[in-house]
Amino acid sequence: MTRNEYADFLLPNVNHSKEEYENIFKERESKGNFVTRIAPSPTGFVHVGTLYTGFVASKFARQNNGTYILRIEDTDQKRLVEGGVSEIVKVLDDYGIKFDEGMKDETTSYGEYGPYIQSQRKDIYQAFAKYLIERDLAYPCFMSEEELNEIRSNQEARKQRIGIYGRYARFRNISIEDAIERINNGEKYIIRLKSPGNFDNKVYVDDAIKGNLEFPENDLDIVIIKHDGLPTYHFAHLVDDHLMHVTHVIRADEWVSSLPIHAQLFDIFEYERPIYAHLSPLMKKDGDITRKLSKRKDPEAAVSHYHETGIPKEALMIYIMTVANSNFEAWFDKCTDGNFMDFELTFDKVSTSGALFDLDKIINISKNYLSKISAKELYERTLEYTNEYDREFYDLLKKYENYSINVLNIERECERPRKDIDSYSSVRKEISYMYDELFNPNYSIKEYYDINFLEDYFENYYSISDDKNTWFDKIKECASKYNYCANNKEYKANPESYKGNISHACEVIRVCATGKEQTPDLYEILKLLGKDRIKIRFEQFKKCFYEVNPIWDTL
RNA sequence: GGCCCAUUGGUGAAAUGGUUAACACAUCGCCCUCUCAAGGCGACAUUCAUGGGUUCAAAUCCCAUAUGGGUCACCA
Repeated sequence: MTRNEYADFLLPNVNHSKEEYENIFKERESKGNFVTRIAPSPTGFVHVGTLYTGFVASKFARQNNGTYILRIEDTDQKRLVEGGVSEIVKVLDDYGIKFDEGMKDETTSYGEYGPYIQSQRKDIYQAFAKYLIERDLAYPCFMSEEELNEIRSNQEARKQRIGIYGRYARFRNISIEDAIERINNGEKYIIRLKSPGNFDNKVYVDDAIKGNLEFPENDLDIVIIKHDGLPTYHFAHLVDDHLMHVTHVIRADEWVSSLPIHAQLFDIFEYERPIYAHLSPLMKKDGDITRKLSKRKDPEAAVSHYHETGIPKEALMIYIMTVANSNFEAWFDKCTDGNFMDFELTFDKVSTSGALFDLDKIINISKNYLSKISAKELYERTLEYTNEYDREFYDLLKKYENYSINVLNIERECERPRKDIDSYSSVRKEISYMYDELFNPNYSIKEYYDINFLEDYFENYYSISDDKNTWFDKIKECASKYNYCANNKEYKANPESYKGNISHACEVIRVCATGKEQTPDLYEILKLLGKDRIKIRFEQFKKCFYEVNPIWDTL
């Protein structure tokens, strides 16, 4: 049997040859100068790390007028989750990451270099594997799981390098006849690379982020085709990235250690190696230890977490930008139009050590972002959020649309807008007292609260048509009658001779009208509440006040 | 254990051999203000993991050590 027949025997039913595939997928005529991709697995969970890498890759593709591909890596059939592809597509799209080629949902795709889902590329991988077998650069391996485990524990015990190499590669030189016999006897096999590497030689890779990296050559006979006929990551990386003419492989740090394997694979096929850029992982401080943000342990590792907590997408993206390039922040401070996407990312500014994922910083970015959008926009987005997570509040927002927008507009369109709202979920907490349906005050009546002052003020002084200065002057005037000192310096000099100062007087009004000691601008609030509602709230306050001070009038 | 990478304050970091180690977040203080949220001002690394070296000069270059991280699957 010739080697070609042998390859056919090991991998039957392969429709095309490697050369045929190479001819089908010619280089792109346009936008081929910078081709990159993201290759997630559809496990039903989108990690912020995926968003991070995906975003960085998309940004570089866009900056270079290149091509960005979404390829789905579903070669591990055990981990697949139904709807996983659509989930990835939806999340990335939500966050503004657009593709030129790739999967659209579970089954459909667009682009000329597909299929873009690995399970449908089986024939292609096998064609490439056959090429290797024909050249005696790959072989069938019949070792059982038990045998593999045994080798590993032996190596561990003897403090040797772990893996299938040298004398551990038991089937490396199996004869064609022997292999055929075993297969005819029903023995299971996988295909291993017959690594031409030597551990004593060096291989060099110039990573766009990490710089010059030096490794021992790979001498591991890695698996290239698994039992189910699908490739391992390494082999798929070679085949897909070559056939899709990917020029830049931007991926997570965890792949750095596989670089000798990848370099070797490209070298064997005499393909030009892509430029690699390895992004350091996002970290998390867990007690005393620092570790990668973990899907299982950290809720904030899921992109969905930010959706659920109402962090604006833009805020997350701005944060991701600051992690990607630390000079982004200074640039963004000066950026007047808020188009953070205009920033030009560079590889040499990407940190080489993993950054702790900083939730405080995200909150800070979020509140700054939310302070700059219009009340109308905040309203729309909060509506969208509450529609999903807080129907009660959603109904109120819907019912009082204009009023709600006005409430959200308090201290907004000005030079120094309010920054109390840090997420869509915090809107309710910050403005709920403006809705009678949610107004449920738990007054704590202080000794300097004067019900007569309040009554007098609302009856005889407050007018909704006053401008702000007049309004404040009137408070001072009325408060003075009840021994609240209108002049702060005087008050500070002699606090014991007054009931309080003007701040205390305002506090009484504020607590009565809102049930809270701290709110935004009182003037605006009273105006939006209107006289009738203020009156009702006053009566409610009065009742409570007399429960605490039954003999107030006689004091 | 092997291989690879990293190490500047609580956090993200700037600095690319040359004055008092930028800036931002967090924290704390003061000021302003009708209270908050802000904003302004200030504090917070006597020193860049440690030890050696090179140099007139080191956070920056070299060596060693320590610590942390990644990886060593028929997972990606």
